[in-house]
Amino acid sequence: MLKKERQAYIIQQINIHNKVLSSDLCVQLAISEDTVRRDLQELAEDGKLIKVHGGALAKSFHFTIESKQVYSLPEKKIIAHKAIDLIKDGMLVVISGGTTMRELVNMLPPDLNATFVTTNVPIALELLEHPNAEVIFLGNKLLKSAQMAVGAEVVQRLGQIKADLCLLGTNSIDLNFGITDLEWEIIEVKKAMIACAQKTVSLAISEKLNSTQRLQVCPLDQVDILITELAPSDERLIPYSNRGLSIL
Amino acid sequence: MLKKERQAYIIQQINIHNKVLSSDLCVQLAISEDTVRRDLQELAEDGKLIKVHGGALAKSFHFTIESKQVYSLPEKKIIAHKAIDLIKDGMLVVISGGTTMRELVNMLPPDLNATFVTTNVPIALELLEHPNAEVIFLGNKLLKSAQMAVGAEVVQRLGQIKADLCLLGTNSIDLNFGITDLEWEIIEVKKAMIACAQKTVSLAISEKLNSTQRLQVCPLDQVDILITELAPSDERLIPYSNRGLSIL
DNA sequence: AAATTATTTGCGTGATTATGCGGGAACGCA
DNA sequence: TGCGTTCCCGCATAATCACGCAAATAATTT
Repeated sequence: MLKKERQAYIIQQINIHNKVLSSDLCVQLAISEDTVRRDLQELAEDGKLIKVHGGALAKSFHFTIESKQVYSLPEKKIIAHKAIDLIKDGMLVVISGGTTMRELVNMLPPDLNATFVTTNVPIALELLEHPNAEVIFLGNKLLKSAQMAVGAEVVQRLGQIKADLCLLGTNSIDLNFGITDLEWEIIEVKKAMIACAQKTVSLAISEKLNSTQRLQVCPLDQVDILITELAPSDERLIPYSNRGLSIL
Repeated sequence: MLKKERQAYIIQQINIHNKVLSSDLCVQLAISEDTVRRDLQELAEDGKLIKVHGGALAKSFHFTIESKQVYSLPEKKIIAHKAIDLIKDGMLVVISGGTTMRELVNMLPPDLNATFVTTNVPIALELLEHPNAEVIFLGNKLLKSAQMAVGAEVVQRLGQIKADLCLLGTNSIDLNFGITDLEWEIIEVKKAMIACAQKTVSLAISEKLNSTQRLQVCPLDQVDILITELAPSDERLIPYSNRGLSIL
């Protein structure tokens, strides 16, 4: 059998099944694993498929979110960078949603070995791109507006978790009212996320400081760490520092 | 034997077998390999065939399958269109993953008022775009390769559901082995999905008919409806029809 | 018809390619 | 952590290819 024939067969199998195992191919084609691997490598270089450990995947199979224009992206990158330092190998991290979080997940070091719990669909999808992260999605009814799972089921299951860290994308934070948000169902979930984690980190661009919304997620004293794009010494952060929050 | 005769013979062989080996030709024609190679080269320059290491392939050999964004998209659109007719207002539909499913979700009529249960992240995200669909994501540990939730938790919760319809993206379907797939964890979930639904629908492009993989999801008699891009009367579907499946 | 020229063919040699194998590194899973 | 699998690297082997050359054949000219 000619090389091109083999490769055509591989492409066909990929298109039908979305994935192939090297071990299967070398049996089906009656050739050594090395040759299979060389074929897969070649096809991967041509962009016909994606090579992975043990076989290959169809290129179109994975669905990734196109990174649209994100508001205040540079600031969010800074915040994400600071937050990543808090995540250590072996940690169990509860993580909410939002574009800042997406940026954070995107920037996670590939060798990080942590477990992430989320109820947010886009975040889960982004986490799936990470080579080592274990991803646990607490699912239930999905709330369209926030693209996340909400409801008693989620709250209850969060209650069964003991997390090291809760990373909270924050819409509004204020000295008096703490963290606030807009929808009751989201509040419920965020409360539960905070409750189950040892440390709560609020990620917010400085614009959101000293703003409030209708419903309270938690008072300020339940937040351990506040991360903004500002320098920790920035005067706008001093009141928060005085209230006992660590500023990064 | 004249040069033209030889080359005519080579073309003929190409047309019959879609390929020729240099080594075969030089025996059949009783000439040296160099001459064969020169002939092939000449024919290749004339665009009559494609020369490769060790022989030549027919021009029609379309290993130039440009990696389209989604493989066989037109076929999948046809399948999706047929499947949509099965979904009625008020139904509870369990839905698996795959590009065909994504296409289906994308094409759902906006006024449809149904509830969808899935464990697949991209499908969930796509469903969230729908204005009226209620989306329930059964979450747990996420499997990176399939971008879906798997595990006992998911299986158990599927067991608590009574669905009207199970739409199953199918990688391999065969008369003897039924529906098969590659990964144990996926099998588990798909089994549970089938078990909880009144009717099971298998969606598969015709290429996937009569192909098998390592692990069985379910025997053929557990499938109620088979949807391909082919006309229901197509002869390739007759064996399945004879086994009691409804063909759409 | 003979001579000349052009084309084709086969062969030798060395380069290139394809493939399989062994051993050690890296990976993934429990 | 350890174990089995997969991967990667270099090497050996064999098949295939490319090039030049000379003999053979065909075509053209004289």
